[in-house]
Amino acid sequence: MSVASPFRPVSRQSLSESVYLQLKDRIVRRELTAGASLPSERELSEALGVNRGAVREAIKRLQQSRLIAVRQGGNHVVLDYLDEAGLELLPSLLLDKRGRVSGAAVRSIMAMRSALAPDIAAAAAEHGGAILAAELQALLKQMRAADSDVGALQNHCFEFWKALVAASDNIAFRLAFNSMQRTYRQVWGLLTRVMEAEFRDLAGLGRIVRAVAAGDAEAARTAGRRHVEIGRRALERTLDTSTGEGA
Amino acid sequence: MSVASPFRPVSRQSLSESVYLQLKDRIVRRELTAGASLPSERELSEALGVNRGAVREAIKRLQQSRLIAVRQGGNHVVLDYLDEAGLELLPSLLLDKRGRVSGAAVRSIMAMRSALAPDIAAAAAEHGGAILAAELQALLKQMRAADSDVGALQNHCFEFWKALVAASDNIAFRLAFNSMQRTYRQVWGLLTRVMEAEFRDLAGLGRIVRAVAAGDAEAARTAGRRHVEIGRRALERTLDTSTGEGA
DNA sequence: GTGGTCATCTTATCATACCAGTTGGGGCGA
DNA sequence: TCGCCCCAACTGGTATGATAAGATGACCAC
Repeated sequence: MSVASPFRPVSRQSLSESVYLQLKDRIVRRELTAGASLPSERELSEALGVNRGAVREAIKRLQQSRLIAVRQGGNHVVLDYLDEAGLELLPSLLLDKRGRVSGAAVRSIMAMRSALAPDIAAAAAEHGGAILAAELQALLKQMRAADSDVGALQNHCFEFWKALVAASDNIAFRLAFNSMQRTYRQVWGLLTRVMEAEFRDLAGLGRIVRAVAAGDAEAARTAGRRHVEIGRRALERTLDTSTGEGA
Repeated sequence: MSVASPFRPVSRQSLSESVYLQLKDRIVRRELTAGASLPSERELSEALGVNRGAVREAIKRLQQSRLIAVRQGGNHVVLDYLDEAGLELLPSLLLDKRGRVSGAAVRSIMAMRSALAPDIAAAAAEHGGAILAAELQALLKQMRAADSDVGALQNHCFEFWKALVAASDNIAFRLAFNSMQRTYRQVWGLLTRVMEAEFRDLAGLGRIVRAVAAGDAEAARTAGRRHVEIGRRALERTLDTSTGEGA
């Protein structure tokens, strides 16, 4: 999944998509401050040179993201995304307007990963059983074979955790994992280098597999924590030495 | 905030809102299976008796929630929300079609809370300082005064954690907290009774305050874990004795 | 089997109405 | 002068028409 390819799918974004992205960025960058009113739909459609329907579709998506509040008869008002928005907004906060990675956002998501991973591993060990252990074992075998290709290891590592999350029998973990994964994807290439040490920690993944096979939740928790701390520390070191990095 | 009142605001939901909710429910309940095609927009607008614009706005919101994939010229196809949707979907999974609480969803969200709360407390202790400690101390004082009213304690308890999360200096924690909070709100009244023991654990909150004041992250982590485990265990006991509960 | 053409689906966009709720200011009465 | 009410001018919400353009599968020539 998501193998690097010389071809990239051409992306045509619809008008409402463009409008949505533009407004979302202006809200996230605080150019439109919380409490302020948006221009009316008619003004927006004229200013942006698009149909009012396109504006309305974008507005509906902003409302869905809890970036604005809608009241019939009055203007749409901008909300404070720190108080209202959900985890889905995280990908939008990772890169600033010049495409540079936000160190604070990276630290945040890595902290969340460190908080969840041990419990995910523990839950998987509790519910996964022999079937999960076999699946993980097979993945680990593939990783040992792909030892030279860090990008492949990274993909396999992701699949490993995806399997753990799916087996954790926890819908919240699973949905949060999806949200976080979409954040990673934006800087997937950067992480390949920075977190290489974690992707090569097959011994740590092996400990998780053995804990799952044994149904030992505590051992899985410890092994999971040790494993993700490798990448976290590596990333902290990188952030400490370079204040910012181009994507 | 969110005080019980004999009056509830009349909810007039727009057509597109109705369409969105109806389609979302059918997808979440697996009546529309992953991979299946949605009827065309014109068919939907005719079948539901609304204009195409309303259907289109609903479709855009489903796309935003990653419940469907949109391609011009082809039918919209339903995605597997377990693989695609984000944490924002959690509130939709808490109640089944008859309004009963899903035990699995409750256990899931409580597990996630238990995973995040210790690290939130630790991060807050690291970054909060004396200002946060004073704020928490004031909240705690209010709670001691409101000792007889469990509902008030519940609200204060929420404010307590909201302050911790805001001070944690972690955008991911904050956004995830918002998402989870919207899930709780649906069963806020039920939780008042079930988690009463946690809301009355002022000693535990006091330990967190002292750890924050001392800047002791590890103490805050331990105190946070102990505190939320109270509610979690209480909820587990309730779920174990009663298989389901009406809302 | 490979590639091209075409009819016919679909969504995407546009334009223009009109309905419904909010707001604010001006006029009226006390 | 003060307070109230009403109306005009906003706002978003709904409805319906048309045109453009992508997706798809049947079909055919090579």
